[in-house]
Amino acid sequence: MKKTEINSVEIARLAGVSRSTVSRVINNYANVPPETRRKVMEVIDAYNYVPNLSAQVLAGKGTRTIGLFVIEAGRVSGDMLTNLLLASVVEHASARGYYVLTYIIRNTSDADNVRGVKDAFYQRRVDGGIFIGAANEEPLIEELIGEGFAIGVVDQHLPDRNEGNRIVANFDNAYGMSLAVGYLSELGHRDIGIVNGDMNRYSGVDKYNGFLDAMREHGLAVHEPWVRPGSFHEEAGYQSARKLLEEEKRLPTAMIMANDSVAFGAIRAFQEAGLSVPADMSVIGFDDHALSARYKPALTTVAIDFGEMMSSLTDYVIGHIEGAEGTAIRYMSRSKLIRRESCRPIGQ
Amino acid sequence: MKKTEINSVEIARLAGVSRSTVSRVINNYANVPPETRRKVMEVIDAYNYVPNLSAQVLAGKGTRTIGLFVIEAGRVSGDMLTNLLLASVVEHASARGYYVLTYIIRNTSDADNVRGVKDAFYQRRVDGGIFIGAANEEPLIEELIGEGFAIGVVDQHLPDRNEGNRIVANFDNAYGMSLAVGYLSELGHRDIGIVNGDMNRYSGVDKYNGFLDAMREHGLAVHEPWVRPGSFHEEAGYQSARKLLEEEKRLPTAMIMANDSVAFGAIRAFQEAGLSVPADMSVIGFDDHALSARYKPALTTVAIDFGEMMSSLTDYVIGHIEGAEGTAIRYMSRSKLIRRESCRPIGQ
DNA sequence: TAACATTGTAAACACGTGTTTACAGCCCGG
DNA sequence: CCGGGCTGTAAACACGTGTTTACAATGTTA
Repeated sequence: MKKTEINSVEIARLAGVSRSTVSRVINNYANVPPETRRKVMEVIDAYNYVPNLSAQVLAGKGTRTIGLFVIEAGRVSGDMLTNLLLASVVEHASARGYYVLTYIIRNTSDADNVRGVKDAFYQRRVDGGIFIGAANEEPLIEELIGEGFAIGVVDQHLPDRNEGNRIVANFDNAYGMSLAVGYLSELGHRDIGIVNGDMNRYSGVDKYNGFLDAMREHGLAVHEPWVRPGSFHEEAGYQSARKLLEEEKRLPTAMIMANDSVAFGAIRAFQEAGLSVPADMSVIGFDDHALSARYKPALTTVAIDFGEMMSSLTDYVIGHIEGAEGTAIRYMSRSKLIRRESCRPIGQ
Repeated sequence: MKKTEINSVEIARLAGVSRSTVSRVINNYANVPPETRRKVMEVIDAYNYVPNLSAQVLAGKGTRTIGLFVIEAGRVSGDMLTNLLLASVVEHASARGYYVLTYIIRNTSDADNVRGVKDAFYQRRVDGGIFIGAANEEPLIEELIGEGFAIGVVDQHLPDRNEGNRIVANFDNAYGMSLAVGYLSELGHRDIGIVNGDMNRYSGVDKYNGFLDAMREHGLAVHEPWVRPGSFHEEAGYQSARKLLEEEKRLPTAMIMANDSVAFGAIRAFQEAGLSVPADMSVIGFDDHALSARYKPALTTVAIDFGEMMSSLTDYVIGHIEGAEGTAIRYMSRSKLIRRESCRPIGQ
């Protein structure tokens, strides 16, 4: 076992003071004379002394580390959006001098996985945490919030009980949905369908309600059979579109997809059935996936600044760790519509 | 400050044994009677006791954490390949029960960034580390290897001095290059150019040498003006292609690009100049970027299994941490050619 | 049966830092 | 001139675990 070369005892000896004086210098306490402070700092710099983290933590200080927990059913490497979120958090936390401990959770009912997350908190590896991909009311998260840890979650409801340490980041899906419906309405579409996302995710429910509201606002009728259940990935989009084609004789002229991956899958199903996008079917996605601009047809989508969202969330979590007491925060970022090739006006 | 609810003293009291017996049970030592062991385990399970990590580290045990350091000049979020590598390491380490501490380094000559990395090791946050994107002979890495830490690096030379704790992962770029040149040769191409990557990266040098060797093997002459300097990103590909078009009257019929991003940039430059790919110019990339299959034209590329590479590298680093002494390791993964649309036979 | 090896446990120490307590030296006002 | 507040330092303690040492109880051999 490698021993740390130098400790505060050595520094104190070399500077000719006591160890507690060294501690006070490092932690910027008041009652230490300028001349003494200067001398101690000199020795610290000369020997590249860094306080031992484990000892600091043991003595009651924080770790300056936040945990990033990615809950993924499938392989995380495949999901480019997850990677982007992950990188955004790491980048922003690094800039604020925080480390990020990343952990992948395959299954929130798997004992080992749950244990791994809890250990991160109870062994005092992390001061706070951010969860990506968690369902609403996930017991693990509720427990950690109950324990008082600073927890940031993406895409969840903000419950009535407003604990000060629950930080929620969402997008304004309702507004995005009204942009999408409004645009299709402008193009003359009246028969509009939707493939929903997971209904145990906040954004799934929010987009669904937003769709109903937006249709009402624009005076359009919702045709139940065109509202299809789904999930936030490509294969779900493919299957939902196929079932729609099988079951329904009359089709909508436009469909809004839970996100761009779903749109890719649905478009594939449409094309296999001999339908052209956008000539026979207009399609709008969500999220502005990295592939969307280069897709054929280039996908019209409701864009969202994920980087900004994760930066803000990271900021709030770190802020809470550093003592900013407060009420629960719900961060919302504004969506905007990116017009590309996948939508056509009705009647050419 | 939240106090840990329960410690080994409590466990010992509840089990009616001494604290050292608890320690021996946890660490699976021999000299503890089965009945005592059972009773202690029962209490540990009943109270969900987890040893405090900081105390363990302070007492000389490891952290079961590896550091992942990503050296990036630009924004890391934009680089999908980096995200994939990062996710692969996290995923594989998690599976082995290790945590991953991720840190972004913008600039290896920036004092704060260097300090951040050193702190991770000297403060005993991590047991070992993996570096992505580091140049050859990076002093920071050489220092850490000199200190005896288990260090994995991607895309670097394996120097003559074979420290046991230096673990290097590379791809067989020379073989990949011979696949690319061989394929173009089969298609009838004799005038083949290349846009190189960074020459301070192992893969840059290796691809360049591999190209020269492969051309010689296939009896093809290297035309110096068609060997262009470059770097591993899209903009460099665009600029290199533009300069080639400006400076050279006679053009090659096919070009090999340092990677797929470079290829995207170069193809854009060719198309802007009125050249069609592949009709006027065949192009081969490297890495099978996520976009390559959907690009127009779909890009022919030398594929590489990055996930497998990072898994192996992570394995070796963890193995070394857990005591597997040994010589330096150089891991090599086999490349394979993926034929798509961006290459055409000569004379139709 | 006595000397000795073996086994299992308890107590003490080490790890390095932050904080609390005790105390010495100083200045100032009564 | 003396007592009390103030300032700065030293020593002791707490944090929780792993390891070492000392020792008691038990089993074994001459």
